[in-house]
Amino acid sequence: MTDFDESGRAAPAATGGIAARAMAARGTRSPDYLAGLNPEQRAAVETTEGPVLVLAGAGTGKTRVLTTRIAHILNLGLAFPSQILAVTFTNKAAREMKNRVGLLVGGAVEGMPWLGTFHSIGVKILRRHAELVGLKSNFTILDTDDQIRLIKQLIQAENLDDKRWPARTFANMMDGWKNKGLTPKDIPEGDARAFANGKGRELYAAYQARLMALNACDFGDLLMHPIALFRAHPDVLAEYHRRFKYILVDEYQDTNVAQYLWLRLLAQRPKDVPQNVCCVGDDDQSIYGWRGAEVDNILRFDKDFQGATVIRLERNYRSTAHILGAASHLIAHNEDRLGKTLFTDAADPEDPKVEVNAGWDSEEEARAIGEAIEDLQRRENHNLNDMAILVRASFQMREFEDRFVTMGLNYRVIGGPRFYERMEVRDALAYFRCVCQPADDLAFERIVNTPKRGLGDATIRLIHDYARARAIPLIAAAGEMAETEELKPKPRATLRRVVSDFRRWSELLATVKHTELAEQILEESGYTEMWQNDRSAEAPGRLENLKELVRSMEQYESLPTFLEHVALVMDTEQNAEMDAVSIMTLHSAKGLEFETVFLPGWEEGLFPHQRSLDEGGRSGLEEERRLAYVGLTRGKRRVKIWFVSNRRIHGLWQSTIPSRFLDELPEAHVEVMEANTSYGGYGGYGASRWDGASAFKEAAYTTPGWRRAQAANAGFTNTGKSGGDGWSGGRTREINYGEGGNARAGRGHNQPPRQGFGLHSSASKGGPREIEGELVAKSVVTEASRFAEGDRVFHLKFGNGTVANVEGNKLTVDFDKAGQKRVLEGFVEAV
DNA sequence: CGCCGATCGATTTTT
DNA sequence: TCGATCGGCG
Repeated sequence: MTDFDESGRAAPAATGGIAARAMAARGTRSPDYLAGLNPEQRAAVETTEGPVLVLAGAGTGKTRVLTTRIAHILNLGLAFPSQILAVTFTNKAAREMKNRVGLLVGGAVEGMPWLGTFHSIGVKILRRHAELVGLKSNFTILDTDDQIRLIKQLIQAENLDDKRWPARTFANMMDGWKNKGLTPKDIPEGDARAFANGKGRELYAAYQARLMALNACDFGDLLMHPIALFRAHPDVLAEYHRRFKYILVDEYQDTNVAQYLWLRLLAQRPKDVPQNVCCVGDDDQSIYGWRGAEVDNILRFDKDFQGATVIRLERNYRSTAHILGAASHLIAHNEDRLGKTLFTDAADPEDPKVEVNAGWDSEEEARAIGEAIEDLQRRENHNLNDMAILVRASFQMREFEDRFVTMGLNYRVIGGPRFYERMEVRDALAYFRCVCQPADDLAFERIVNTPKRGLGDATIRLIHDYARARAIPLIAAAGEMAETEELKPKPRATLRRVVSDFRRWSELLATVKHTELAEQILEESGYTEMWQNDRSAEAPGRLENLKELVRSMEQYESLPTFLEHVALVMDTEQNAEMDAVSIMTLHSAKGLEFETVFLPGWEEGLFPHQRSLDEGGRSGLEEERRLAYVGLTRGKRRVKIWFVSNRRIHGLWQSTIPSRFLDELPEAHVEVMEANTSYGGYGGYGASRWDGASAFKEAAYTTPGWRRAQAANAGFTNTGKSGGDGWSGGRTREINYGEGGNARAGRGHNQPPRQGFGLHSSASKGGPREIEGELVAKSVVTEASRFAEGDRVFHLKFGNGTVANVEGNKLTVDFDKAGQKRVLEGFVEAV
């Protein structure tokens, strides 16, 4: 039924045959691309057969493993490029993978048609079998705008108050259901009831029916339909089973239930066929729970795939020992994790510790960070491109932007409103969609009256009714009505004009070059003119974007190809030419790395965000902590954390207290900085403000971390300008318990390194807790563990247990209550 | 149809 | 506080 491109060719056998010959031809020497891999990476690449889960910590060479694995499979002749299914979440990741595989195997990736995002692969499958789920192969893909407008119509059709039951809310709900793989009949009663007095289920069903009538899909359907298809048509599924000899999944921790179901259908073969599925991910970097990602997918991999090989990549090639130590220690506070500890061999005594800075308010924070950036730039000759500011919430960005504008510092905001989401671009695209797909009602609705042509609600309603009654597309209905008496002369004439325009453009599709046609459409429709006449400040930018849109079409062969691309990609590449500091959210920083990373806003309520705490409870907090972990591990060499004591939230100034995450950083790797603001540090204005900052002082005293700081300070200098609040002293202060008795702290509470194991050991009253950076232990200790199999140990979280296995400084312990866990030696003590 | 004032709400975001 | 969005009015 489906004509796969090389259905006629015999696939290479998984073993022997071509593979054997390839191996033989190469002799016993391993190929170059394996040369630079460490043993774990190499195992991940070479274990081609059977299910494999690669737990790849931040900066451990995950992408490298994935791409090398593909290259390896190809090189051994185990499969044709078209027999490898490689799925990513973002287009960017897909692009990068394609490029890197290309570099490894030398351009032959053209033939990797099944490397892409879940959604793009979903579309591809769906286009081949559209009829089987009730669609036509040329179905359109709705964007969020279209979706909302459609839902709004449905809500109104149900005579519901669309104010009380906003379309957006329902769109989000449906999105949630689709993320879970739920069809209208599957949604739980409670959920169905939650919207519009129990009409949720009907609305969802009505929406799906409407999409079918429109021959359209939303993003969720790109996963839902293939799942339904595979379930209802085992023969089709079997074809894909035969086709995909190897399956690879990137960022597995981010998969939602629907993606998981989709994947499981494809990956779980009949008994006799090997399940060559390799999932790569990091449970510690799962930060998309709120949009349906199920960490559980990664946690139960070996249950879904019997006999799975689990490989941990823990050797980090990105960050300094201090950064890794801080990150590892922080993330160890999470309970829901498989447990991994990053380490590096590259510990340089010159490496700066992770800095923690305090500021008065967000304005000062922005100013100080701006200065720090200039310092690095001027004194150390750093590129702005190597620095990034990672914020929790986008409102934090404005302060930095304002400041950098006045300073004249180049910056780049990553992740803002995207190109294809801009109004003018969407309008233009709607025109193109109408030309290519005359049945695209939503596109037609969007632009019938843009620019204003005097076709108001009334006229549109009439067209709608007419189209509905005869079950024809809007544009066809408009065409017919333009010839009847139903409309008043004026709108009738306009409508006739519009319809004939579209007809004409459609005819030109075959003959005129698509970029020229696009220009012509924008010109003749009056759309360009509309913006030329617009006096607002944005108008020139919008015209520029329209030009850019046409320009970006160049590289596609036709208008329809371009539209398909746009529907799935929704993004254009950033120009990385100028040297600029990046400002982005922690979420969008995942996967990136920078020499220097600034992490502002570490305050309770903002980070961890209050809403995560309220809505997500413990797991919400853990996700926030993973976010902190992601933030820290973006830094290669320098990480500078900030918190302030006053922040404006919803327009009101609120005093804030330092984030609990600060208390979860190991002191051995952290340096608490003096208030190094433009007010000249301590003294004068700066100090007096601290003095007045009762909120800060109180806050500071309430969290253990700052009590620690204070304690350290008390034994240090006691200049006591402001009553020894711990911040009035001179220079930078290092808080450095537990590391080689750095006596500056001057109190008798130091412990020798690696003996003062953290968290539990000396949390005695009054004295500061001892926290030892586990990374130090990890990277320095090579001697045998102080524990042996059978030893009884105590762990602060898991309680008492018996050591089952010792592996370096990692122990596998059978806890009496908590079951078997892998823990770091540093976290248990002998009983 | 278009403009203006009231009202609401305010993490994170991909496809 | 600020901004987007909606309903009412001219």
